[in-house]
Amino acid sequence: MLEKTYRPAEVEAKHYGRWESSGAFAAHGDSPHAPYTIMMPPPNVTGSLHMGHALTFTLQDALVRYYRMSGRDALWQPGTDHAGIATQMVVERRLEAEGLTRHDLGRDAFIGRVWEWKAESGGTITRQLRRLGASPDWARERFTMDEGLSRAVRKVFVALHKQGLIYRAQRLVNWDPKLHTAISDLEVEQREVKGHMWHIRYPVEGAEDTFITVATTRPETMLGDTAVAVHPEDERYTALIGKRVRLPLVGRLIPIVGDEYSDPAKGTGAVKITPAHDFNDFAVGTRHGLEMINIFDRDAKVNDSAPAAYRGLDRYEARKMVVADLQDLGLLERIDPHTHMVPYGDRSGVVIEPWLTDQWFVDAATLAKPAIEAVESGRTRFVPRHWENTYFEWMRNIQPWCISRQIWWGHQVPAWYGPDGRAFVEETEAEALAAAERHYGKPAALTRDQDVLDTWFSSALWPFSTLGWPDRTHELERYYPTDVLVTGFDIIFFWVARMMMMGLHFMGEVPFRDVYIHALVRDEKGQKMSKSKGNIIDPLELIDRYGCDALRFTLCALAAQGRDIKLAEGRVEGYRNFATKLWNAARFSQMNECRPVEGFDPGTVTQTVNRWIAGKTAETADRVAQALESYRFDAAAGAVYQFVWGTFCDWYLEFTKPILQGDAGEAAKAETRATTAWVLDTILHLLHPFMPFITEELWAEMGGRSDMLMLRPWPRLDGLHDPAAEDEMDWVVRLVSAVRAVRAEMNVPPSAQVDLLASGLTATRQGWAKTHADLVARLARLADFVPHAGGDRIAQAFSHGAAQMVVDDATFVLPLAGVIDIDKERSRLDKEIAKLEAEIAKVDKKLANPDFVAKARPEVVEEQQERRGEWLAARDKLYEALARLSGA
RNA sequence: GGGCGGUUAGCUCAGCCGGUAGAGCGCCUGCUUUACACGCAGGAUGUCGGCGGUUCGAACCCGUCACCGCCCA
Repeated sequence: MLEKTYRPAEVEAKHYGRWESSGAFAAHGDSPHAPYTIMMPPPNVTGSLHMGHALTFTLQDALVRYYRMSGRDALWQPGTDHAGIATQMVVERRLEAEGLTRHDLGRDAFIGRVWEWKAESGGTITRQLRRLGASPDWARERFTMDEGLSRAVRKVFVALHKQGLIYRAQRLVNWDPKLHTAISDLEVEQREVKGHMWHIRYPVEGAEDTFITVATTRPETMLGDTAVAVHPEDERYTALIGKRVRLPLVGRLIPIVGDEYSDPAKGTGAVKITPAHDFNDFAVGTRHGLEMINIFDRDAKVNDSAPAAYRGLDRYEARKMVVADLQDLGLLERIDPHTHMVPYGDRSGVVIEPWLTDQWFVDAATLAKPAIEAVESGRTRFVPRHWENTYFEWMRNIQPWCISRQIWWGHQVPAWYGPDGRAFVEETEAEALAAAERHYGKPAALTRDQDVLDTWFSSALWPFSTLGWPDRTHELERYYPTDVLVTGFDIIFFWVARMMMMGLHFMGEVPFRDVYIHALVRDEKGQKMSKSKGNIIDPLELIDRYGCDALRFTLCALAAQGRDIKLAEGRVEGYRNFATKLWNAARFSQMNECRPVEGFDPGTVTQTVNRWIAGKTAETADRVAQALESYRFDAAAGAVYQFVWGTFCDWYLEFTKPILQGDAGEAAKAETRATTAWVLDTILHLLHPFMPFITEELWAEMGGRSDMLMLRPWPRLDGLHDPAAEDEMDWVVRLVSAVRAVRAEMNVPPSAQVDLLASGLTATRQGWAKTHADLVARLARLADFVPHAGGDRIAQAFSHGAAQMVVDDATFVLPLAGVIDIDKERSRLDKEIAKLEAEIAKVDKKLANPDFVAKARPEVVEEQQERRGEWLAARDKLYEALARLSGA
């Protein structure tokens, strides 16, 4: 016998261990079945499970479990990425505790320490994924720094370089002066900051007392100014174009250029140009052939290109001093408060400095073209569709992708430099040496490029590098392209776009057919969860408190397309209750000896209730499958929830109690037991993708079975729909509900056993009433249900007071001698009549409209007429009831 | 400034092809009903953001405005 409540903690570990050790998660490359493949977005190896992970992996797991049960050869490819900067920072922090820096260790020893750290602590996130019930093929787990994946990286780098799609160039990059590395645009966070706009007067050369005033938010960069720009059509300045100004504090003569970048409406209409420290100025500088003077070192301190007085100062000290000096010279016109956007490094939190360095770039614009076309043509489909706009927007305006990073942890750039600085890009040092010898005509000593590649460079290859590329493996043939990528919208640029580019370029085919973009999980007030706000909800804590299944079901139930998820703990509690409900339904079935019957065929049952529930079960199975296949997780969860609680527990189990616990024949009992067990089994299947643990546990408990539910086939139930059984049972439901409602409204105590008298039922319904008399009596708490009461019996009932109700075309009488409040009953009937009258009036108005009758579809008109007829009949019956009441 | 999404019950949200506005939670009333109080039964609650248009008919389609959120400059 099952315990009274479900205890998740005991069950979860048991089943997970069993699944994993038995190989139930494995894909079968030699299977005759069509594959179904999902590439798990590799979480950072430094990561730990947060609510966003819980959502994305729950959805992926639900899909994978569903398709696995549907007979597909499911491959959910797991792994982690090496998270270059984040991981390096973690290990450096540990070194700091020992009083060491990475430079004390040297590169090789440091990398050794990172691997050590990975071996010790890198498994956190994958352990936590197991707690979530995730079912990827762990045996195939990969890491972006694996030898195989590293080989893919080298191969791709070299190939793209030879194709001219990777090149080295000196350009402005986002420099992180704390981490001492370039970072990509995507790792820069624009924050609104309250700053100032300084207006500075630059004296025009050769014109006494003539100044041009420039406005800037970064006065310290004037030390690197190489021009002043004005709009070519700005009449205030046209005469000055071509003249020069003497740069204050520095003394350099710099030109005044005409360039449309300068906005006459903004500030003074004249802007200082510092090409080496501003992206816009860089473009102006390129257009006008201006000198680019880099005035900062890698710490963003002023370097030797600036006047001696400022050297060694950091950006902010330099700013203070420059402003003070300008003030002393009387060149500071004014300072306005000004709010503007300032770039911050999302890892380091410091202000990013646009800085001129040599870096490796990918020609993203070229690679983007086929990737754009693939989505335009529908070879890859975004769900929900509107996310393709975000993708297109980014891809059509894509900038060269800076892929080199000045850190140690990552894939070292496979480039070696000769004595003259020429780069030899090859997959191995030996090949580079050979290439150098060919080039120089003699062996040459080479030094390897110190930089490593952006982590996203290797994750861009994930869909094929994990399958063995560059080897043409069987896995690659079989599982690429994958079926769907499931991820959040925040990663469309970082990852989706880049996998599309690399997949198309190297595999010649899109990496995935569908991209399902899910929402962000927010707190119940709709706030983004963040450490600083302290509103983080820890998924593991919820699992401890409510069970993994409750959390998973909640996330699925809330995962409506195109909406963020506002997670309130109450929802998780509610679905925990749902798990308990299921548990108790199983317990009840067990108590009533409803054991699964081998070879049971739901198509052969004869009892109406059983035919009815079989049809409803089939309908639910279908709805859940369809919803999952169209990524409607909320609809799938809703359908099964509604069926389990609202149909199976609330009605079917109640309907069958008189059969199981009464004196119905043995045949009916046996059939009902078998049907109950079958429905419950089916429910376990349907619920398994969402609630893997409780369903697996009940699967074992209910039948004493040793096979695993997770590997069972998904129920495909055709031909079970029985409209006649549905009509009949729906009528019973309406009747029971009507009696209950009247009882409650008339304050008939639940303990009061009263009779229910029917008269004037059509032959069919009289048959139904007879069949289900016991059941109606039980559910409506009646002493007796009389389907065919004689006129004298009814008259007698009225003489002592009775309540009446109309169900469809018949009136039912509830004799309530001594309990009934006639006035209350009268007003209750009046209210019902009024409700119907209102509906009838609405329909009448429609039908009286000649346009409606002429133009609406005939079946709609007919429907309205039918509806009107039914309401009219019911209303008349209520009038009669009212008349009887007054006559009594 | 450009783009996307949203606005439906107290809260969180469904609502398909335009044809009777729904669910869960919360709230109120009653209930030790032999699976379940993590429960059962019943009940109340709507200017579908505003305005205009298309249509026989609009929560749904079109236009417009307002407000909220996000992304990009």
